[in-house]
Amino acid sequence: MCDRCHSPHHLPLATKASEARAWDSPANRQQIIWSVVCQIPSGRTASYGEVARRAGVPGLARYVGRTLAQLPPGSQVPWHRVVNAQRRISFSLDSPQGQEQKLRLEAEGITVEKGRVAKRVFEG
DNA sequence: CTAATGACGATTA
DNA sequence: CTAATCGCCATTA
Repeated sequence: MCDRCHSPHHLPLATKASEARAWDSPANRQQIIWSVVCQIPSGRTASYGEVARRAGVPGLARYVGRTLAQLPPGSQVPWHRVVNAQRRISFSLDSPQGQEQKLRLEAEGITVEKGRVAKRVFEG
């Protein structure tokens, strides 16, 4: 069990046979997605859609966002490294969460300009 | 039951 | 570049 992402780390993601079983429980979906986010290296970002693809559920970007919103307070999961496909922070920049995300990214050396991160650090 | 609503995305105008 | 549309899916009203 990974104390950072609240899930068994490096899950053997989805050989199609086991995939259906892994996704049958909401708790498992949570774990898989959090685990994937945990694997985004510091100083880089990934889109919601990319996280969904790596989790074995292409097209469910929206679901990823919903799941990140369910992270327990004080979680070590690097949720701030997830931005949208336009490389923009999905929160309003005025919002506390938008500010928080910007600060966290900058703390990793990622400059955020107009709510946008550089192409260099972005994995689609 | 339907309708609206998101930490979304691809396409089109 | 922005904005609108449609598809996506779970939750909520």
